[in-house]
Amino acid sequence: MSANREKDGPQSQEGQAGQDGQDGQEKEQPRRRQARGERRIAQLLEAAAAVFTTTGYSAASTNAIAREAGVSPGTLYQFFPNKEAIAIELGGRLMRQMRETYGEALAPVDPTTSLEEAVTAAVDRFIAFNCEHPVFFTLMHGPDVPGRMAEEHDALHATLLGRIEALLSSLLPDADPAELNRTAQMCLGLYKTGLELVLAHEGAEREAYVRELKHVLIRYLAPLVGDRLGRAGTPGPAPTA
Amino acid sequence: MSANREKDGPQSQEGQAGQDGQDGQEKEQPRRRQARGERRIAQLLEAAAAVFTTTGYSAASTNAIAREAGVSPGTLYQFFPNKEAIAIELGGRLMRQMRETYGEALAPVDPTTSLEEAVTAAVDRFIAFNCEHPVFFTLMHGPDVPGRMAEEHDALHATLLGRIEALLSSLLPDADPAELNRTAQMCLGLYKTGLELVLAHEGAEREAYVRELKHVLIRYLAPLVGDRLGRAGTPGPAPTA
DNA sequence: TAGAAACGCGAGCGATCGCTCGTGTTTGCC
DNA sequence: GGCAAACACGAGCGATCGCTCGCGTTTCTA
Repeated sequence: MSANREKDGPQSQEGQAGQDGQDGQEKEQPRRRQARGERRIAQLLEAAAAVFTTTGYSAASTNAIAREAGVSPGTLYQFFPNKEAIAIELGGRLMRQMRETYGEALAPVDPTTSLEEAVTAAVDRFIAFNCEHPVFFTLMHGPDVPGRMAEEHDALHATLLGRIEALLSSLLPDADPAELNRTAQMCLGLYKTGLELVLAHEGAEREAYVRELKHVLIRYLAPLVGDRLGRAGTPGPAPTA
Repeated sequence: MSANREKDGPQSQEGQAGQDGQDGQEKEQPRRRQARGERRIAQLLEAAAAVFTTTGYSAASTNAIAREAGVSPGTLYQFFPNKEAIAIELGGRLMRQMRETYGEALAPVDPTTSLEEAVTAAVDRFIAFNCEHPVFFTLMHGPDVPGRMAEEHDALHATLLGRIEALLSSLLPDADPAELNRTAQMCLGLYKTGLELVLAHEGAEREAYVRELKHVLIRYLAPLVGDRLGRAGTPGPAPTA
């Protein structure tokens, strides 16, 4: 019978493929996509987003994604070399979209803005984006994302860290760099926690958690900024609109 | 997806305690363990803790756990009906140990203790426990834990939430219950984030993050407690260097 | 209109994983 | 010593999953 197990296999194509000839120069595959193909890709990415959001990355099966998109597994692999590539492409598109739409969220360190204004602006933008694209949280903060995705996450993490550090150092020019880094790490972590709670609720409750998150960040940073930008003791009447 | 097993094995007496006699000893188990067996169980749980910590729950294979313990897969299943039971038992033992050792961490709401003292005591205890048992974080906050484990997590979450709410309401008797719940949720989330950062570092850096976490909690709660327990405006000597 | 290429299908391959089973060894008790 | 139960082993079953392959269909191009 064909029930011959324990076939150790001579290492065969277990090399996980990855990308053919990815090392060094990127060998582009001149695949001419038709309009129908582009439509399928968008359709598949949308389906993947849904499946990833509900089940997470590693628990999501490619067959499930294909089924969600209403196509066969073979069709899926017509457009993506493997499962990881789907997440990469999806994450990449979201990253690009985020940069285009909210790229300047943390950039301007206008010295005339108060701490509350800065926090409110940054939090509102990022929260809005993540509420609109819940997959983003799954792909970025998910624990089971593949190696290539983790790189993308680390890159985003480093970028945000750098921006927060820059913003903080402009408020605290004489701070210890190590302390600054810790504070920035803490801010990112606090934001992540708040985002998790925000995504877990809806409507008025969600907005309440957004306010709470802002309070956390402002109260955490206010004593550091101190009287430099002043008036951060009690955020007073609802800072959000 | 999972637990699709329809072939109920012969010894499917897997009532496995829990249900009713939760705190009593486990009856229903006609299996007389010898001293050797108890040793094996401890050995297997230790191996499982190591594997879970490094690879997470769902990515950990039972064969890997058995290998780590130096036994065969068959031996592992001599003591545990399935993979989930290993995590359950491990989590249960850790929970019990935590309750025994640090059970009173959040319990006393001594009106003479200040906010800083309460936060410091609670954080120090829980951080210490989690640093000593890193698996606990993986099992509790891991995203891929099985259903039964999630229940245990939810139970712990609810317990901690209740204690925090009680503690807060003793400081804010006239607070809105919904607001109180949100604040407690936020505190737990902040703690979780801080714990994540603490576990990711070592030595002096780790201690610095512990301090930072305390600052976050104290500064977040101080304005709420206000002048009730007083002197929470600026948490003592310069928080930063 | 003919040929090529992109698109589409779905059965199924190869590998892994949770778990079992038949068999042999050790331990506790009489 | 004798016997039953607990312990130990490891090949392998059954199921799933990522992915492939052969072949049929649609679309583009000349």
